[in-house]
Amino acid sequence: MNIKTIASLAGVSVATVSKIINNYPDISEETRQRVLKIMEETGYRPSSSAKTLATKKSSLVGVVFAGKLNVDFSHPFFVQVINAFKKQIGLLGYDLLFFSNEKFLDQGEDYLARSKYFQVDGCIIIAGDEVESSIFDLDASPIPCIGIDIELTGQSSCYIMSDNDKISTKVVEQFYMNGYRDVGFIGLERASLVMQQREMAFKRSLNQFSLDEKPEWVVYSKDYAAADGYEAAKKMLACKTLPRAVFAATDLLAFGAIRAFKEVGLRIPEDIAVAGCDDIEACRYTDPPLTTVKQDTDKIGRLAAMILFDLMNKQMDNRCIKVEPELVVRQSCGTAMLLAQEI
Amino acid sequence: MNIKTIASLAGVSVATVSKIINNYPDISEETRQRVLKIMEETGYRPSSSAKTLATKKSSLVGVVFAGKLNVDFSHPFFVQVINAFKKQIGLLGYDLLFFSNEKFLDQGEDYLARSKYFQVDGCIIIAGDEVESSIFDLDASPIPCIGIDIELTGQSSCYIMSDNDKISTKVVEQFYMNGYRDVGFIGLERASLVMQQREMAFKRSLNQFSLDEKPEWVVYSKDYAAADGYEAAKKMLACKTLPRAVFAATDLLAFGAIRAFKEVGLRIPEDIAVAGCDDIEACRYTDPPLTTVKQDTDKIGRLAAMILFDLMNKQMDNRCIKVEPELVVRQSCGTAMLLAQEI
DNA sequence: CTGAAAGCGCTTACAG
DNA sequence: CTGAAAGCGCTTACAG
Repeated sequence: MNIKTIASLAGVSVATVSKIINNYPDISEETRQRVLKIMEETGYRPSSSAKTLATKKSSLVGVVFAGKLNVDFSHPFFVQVINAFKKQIGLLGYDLLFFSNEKFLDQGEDYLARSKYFQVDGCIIIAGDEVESSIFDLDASPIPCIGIDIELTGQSSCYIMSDNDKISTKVVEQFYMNGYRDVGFIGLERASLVMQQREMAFKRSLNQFSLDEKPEWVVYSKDYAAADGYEAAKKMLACKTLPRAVFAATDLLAFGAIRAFKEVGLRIPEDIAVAGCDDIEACRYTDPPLTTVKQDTDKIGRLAAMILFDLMNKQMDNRCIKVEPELVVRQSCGTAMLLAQEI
Repeated sequence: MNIKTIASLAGVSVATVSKIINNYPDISEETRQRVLKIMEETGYRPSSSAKTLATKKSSLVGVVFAGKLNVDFSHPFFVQVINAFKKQIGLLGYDLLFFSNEKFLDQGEDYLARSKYFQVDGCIIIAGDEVESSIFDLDASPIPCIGIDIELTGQSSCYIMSDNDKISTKVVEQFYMNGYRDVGFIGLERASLVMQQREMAFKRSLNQFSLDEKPEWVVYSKDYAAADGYEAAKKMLACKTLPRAVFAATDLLAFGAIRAFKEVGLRIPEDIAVAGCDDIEACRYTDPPLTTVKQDTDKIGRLAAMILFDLMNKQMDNRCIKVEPELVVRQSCGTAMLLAQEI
């Protein structure tokens, strides 16, 4: 069942059928209805490949998980972003193609080749750490790209991320308002762009509130798991004096730290306050529930779709969009009331 | 840059280039090397659409989120399954196409039309509850389909799910071994196939261990959130006598139930044991950590890929594969030691 | 071992 | 308002 069959069934040319499929205006209403009816009856569906071949546009957006994350897209942040992105880009008429890196990476191929092969109209690039260089070939190509948590500099690229400066500022501010003055930080040894930003902003914020930055209160975890946060917190516990509040760069690290603190008899938040970042589901169920910063994944995903759409359909300059994060206050960081008596 | 350019650059015909691309054996090694070199130098990439148009095979697998879940693919279970599936099917040379239901569902289109449009070689159908009927048109078509948590009956379909009978049996068995005799259940009002299976198996298991099935100890929650589990548990608390152990059909429901029980001063697991199902990340961080049943999402995903591959490449009968779940024992269900004294 | 040519199912100037 | 025809970039019998 192809366009030719429909044409002959309707007694018109294939050109006419094509115009009807694509909503061209210069077709008589009568012909249009007749052809539409036949398409309906026969259950005819045009073929994407033929259309793509003829037009060079596929209505497909490639999804690229860059860096270590390409082995696993189970991180809630990325799933939420992709989810929002998918909805919005779907509304705009695009479908999503997830590249299977498994096979083609072995063969020394790259994302650009893959994108060309499928003639995707654009790509969304989601970054973890240790981003492979082939990502930047894609970025540099004429294929429109929108980056999430990765700095893209291509002519037809934009990128978007949470305002990581504000993430740290909001946490430090909250600690400060609740009366904490001695504040520590748990970061990551091999820090991605995002993690670096959080750490730098943390230090700036301390400065802003005239809080001391004690080097021994800034410790690093080996990896992202709660167990790594646990180990990092133990290094902190080895110091002569302890901070009264700790900001962990991710929720999982915070969970690990809480466990380490509790083990030595510290109460949270009475003895030491803890805040994380990400607002993963588990924050609500820990003891105590974890104060954290929630990234606006919905807005990031939807904005990414709109910007990519513009990149694909009109000229647009390379730029970076920052999205406002939101502090989610739970019991792990205390309250001003609670602390008033102790200060 | 197309196959014609490569051919003329190499001084051979396009047919020869095509054969080299597709690893046909009947090409002289010398020609092969010369053409390969030119493809390398020019960075030539064949076009998927032209290939698909000519061969009717796209090397694409469509991903369909059926039922209510199509608005949101943030459930950890499905993400994990898709993750494992993607890796395995990627190894086999296929890429994943996520249909954007948002737009085409409005226009009264369906999954089958969508699959034909893209000429996907097969589909993976992942089900939530309230599966729309158009799924079954896809199932009935000649397009190979593998279902996850959904019963597919098409000639070229198979389906796969956890052995839900065993999920309930393992929980009841654990309760029994830890000395609990009065066991309740929190299910879902609008139960999907999977939820129905868990409930029925729960009742069978009680029977198997000669435990009483008290109707008032089986309560239903309105939806999937922890808050719904909380409400359901309150209904249970309104009974004259309470069960000593409760199996909630999902972890989130269990979290809600734990909160309800704690609120009235019950200790977990000393006064009442609780078990959930899914093993979401938060189970490790609750107080107490939650005993639950973990579905083998990795095996489900990988098996799904292998079976779909077989469906796409050779004759195969419709059948259902069940995957063994695993009980994850944590503190919320007590231990035999702990209870010995009380019995 | 290699090539000429038809065909896959569309779109798009262009002519009428 | 409608149609004939070239073209998109591949594959595949078939002939040599």
